[in-house]
Amino acid sequence: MARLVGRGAGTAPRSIDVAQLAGVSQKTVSRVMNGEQYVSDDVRRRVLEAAEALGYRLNHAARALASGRTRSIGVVTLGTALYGPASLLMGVERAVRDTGYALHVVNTVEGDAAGLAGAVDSLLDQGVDGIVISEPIDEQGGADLTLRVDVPVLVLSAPPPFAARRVVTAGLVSHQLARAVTEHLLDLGHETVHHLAGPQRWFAARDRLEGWRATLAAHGRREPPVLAGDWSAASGYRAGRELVEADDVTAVFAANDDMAIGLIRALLESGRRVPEDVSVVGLDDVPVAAYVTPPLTTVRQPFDATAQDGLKRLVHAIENPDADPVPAQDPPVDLVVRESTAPPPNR
Amino acid sequence: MARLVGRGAGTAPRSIDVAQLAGVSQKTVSRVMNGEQYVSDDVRRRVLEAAEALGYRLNHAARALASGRTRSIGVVTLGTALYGPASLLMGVERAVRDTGYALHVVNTVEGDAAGLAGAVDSLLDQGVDGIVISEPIDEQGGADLTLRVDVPVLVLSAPPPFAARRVVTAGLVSHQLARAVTEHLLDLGHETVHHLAGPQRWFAARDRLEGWRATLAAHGRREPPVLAGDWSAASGYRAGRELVEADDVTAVFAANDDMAIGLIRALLESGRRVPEDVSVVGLDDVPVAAYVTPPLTTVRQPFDATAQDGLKRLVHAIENPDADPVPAQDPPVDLVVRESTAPPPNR
DNA sequence: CTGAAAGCGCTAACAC
DNA sequence: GTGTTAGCGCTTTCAG
Repeated sequence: MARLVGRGAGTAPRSIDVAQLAGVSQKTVSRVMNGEQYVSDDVRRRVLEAAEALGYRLNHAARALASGRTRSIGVVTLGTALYGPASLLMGVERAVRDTGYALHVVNTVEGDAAGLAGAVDSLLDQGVDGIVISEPIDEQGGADLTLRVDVPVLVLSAPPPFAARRVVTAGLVSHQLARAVTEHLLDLGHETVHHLAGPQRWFAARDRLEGWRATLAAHGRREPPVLAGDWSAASGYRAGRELVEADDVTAVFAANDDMAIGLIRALLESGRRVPEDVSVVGLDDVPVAAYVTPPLTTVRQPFDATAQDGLKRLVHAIENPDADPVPAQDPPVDLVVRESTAPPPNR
Repeated sequence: MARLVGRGAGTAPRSIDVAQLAGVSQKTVSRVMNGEQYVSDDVRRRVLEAAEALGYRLNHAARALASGRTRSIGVVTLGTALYGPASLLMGVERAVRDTGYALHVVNTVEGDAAGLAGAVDSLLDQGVDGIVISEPIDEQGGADLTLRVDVPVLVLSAPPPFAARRVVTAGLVSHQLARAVTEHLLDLGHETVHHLAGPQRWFAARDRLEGWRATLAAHGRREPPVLAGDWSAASGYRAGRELVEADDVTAVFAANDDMAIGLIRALLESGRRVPEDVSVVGLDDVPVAAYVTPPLTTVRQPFDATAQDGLKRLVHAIENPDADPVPAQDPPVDLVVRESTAPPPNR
């Protein structure tokens, strides 16, 4: 009639087994496991010992079912090993670990229109308590995501792609990074600065373009034609081949380091010296940037700071549904001057 | 007394709501949702329509609780944006998506001894159905993981760090990559090949070292002293400074591209020409490898193929507990010859 | 092919 | 401080 004490060997121990061994009620075990107060030290100790002895581990599915919360956060991220997105994802993972939440990751594919919607949907399906969107591209068709996203959302390095009830953002700083680069080159004495832009479907690429443009305008400089790249060193190389046709180029701001590296390669191949003839700046500060020839001047992206700040605020929103959103804290810009920039050549 | 038909607006619809609307039993809804057979087409259609109308989504927590399976796979990965680990993680994510499982990611920190054990434990805690270990380092203290890992495990690019019941591996090919590189250099006519090794706590680093060593031995060549690096371009640069002291170096195999790039930088700075005086080969084929100066000869790592093959076999092990393990399929070695290698200089 | 009943292991609300 | 009683929304028997 009554359940026998020992269960099958293949079965995991449950809180009620712990309770039995510790001589308390099952609810008390639950209290101890959740670190609630109002449990005497003695009871707490006994429960912990019993749990240890049995090798008990809490069943998250049961908890989620009973409580309606999964204590997990979902991330939507672009499936690419590009330095920026990959670094940001690492930052998110590091930051999530500190929060005590588990992490669900869903990748999107570049060029897949319904990607973001589908990814968010699958996370909602999994019952995550919050969502991080690290999706640097805006495809069509995100608009109908308005519905049903009733968990807090953190959008990284992009404006919110849809209307949800509780959205926070972090990492909208590309504009400033671009300004720092452009001003560095103008300060060196260059009359103007060319720009090798990233693919314009990426927010970061548009932001950098606008930051560059605004800075030139603010200094009353003419704006040369924009070069178009796709983040790859190969596209930087192609842009460099174009650029050597023009005789008036003395400074180029490439929207990321890889393109800068490809660009420099093309310049060197065609006999231009860097930085004596042309200064080149990248953006990211990838690990090899200091060791290419010439060592690359660039701006560091604050991935970890962005992820940490964003996650702190996301968790706050999850755990305090009615509290005011915490304002973002933009990290300082970190320009790294190396040997790919110099004053313009004398005419 | 009886539960009212409409529930609160904030409450998600349940399968029983769908059943009611479709005029069938709740169990039938469950059958349809799981794609089971023995459901008439008419009933199936009606259920699907009702689900659609209600915006029904299956509750994974409830399913997991009732079935004992979560349909999720956990990944333990080293928290780094290094090209290798990051690319492999992307490959895993892509591959998992095709399987219909959700992905839990847990990062470990380099230097954290209990890292792997803790990470596996937290995944087991979450009730994952299978585990992927993409942990390129072996720290101490992994040995006591033997216990309780009763789900299938896929170990990537490393030998299994512990004894579990059902373990499969994939991506143990560093040895071959190293051989291909070393033979390429010997074929060019170099008398021997120096090696700039990665940190020896990494399996991949040890494998490459051994592959290089075995190849030299097989060709009866003397083995020069090993240079030690840490994967970074900075360490490659330092190794390069050392290397220029020795006069007999004509060929170097760096265990990854970043170190090769740093090494080349040091050689160029001290007046050596690459490849005329010294040939350098990397390993990875990072995206910029073709655009550094000189363009880098390297070996591509088959991350996607490894991840896909591994995951297919992991899922097989999950879903067929008693089946024989499927053998691994090693992808072909892909040597990319560019301009950083040439025959040795005449003496 | 379909349905009824009985839990899965936990938390929530309330008693004591 | 602690225990009792109900479910959470599914899947799993087992009947038809």
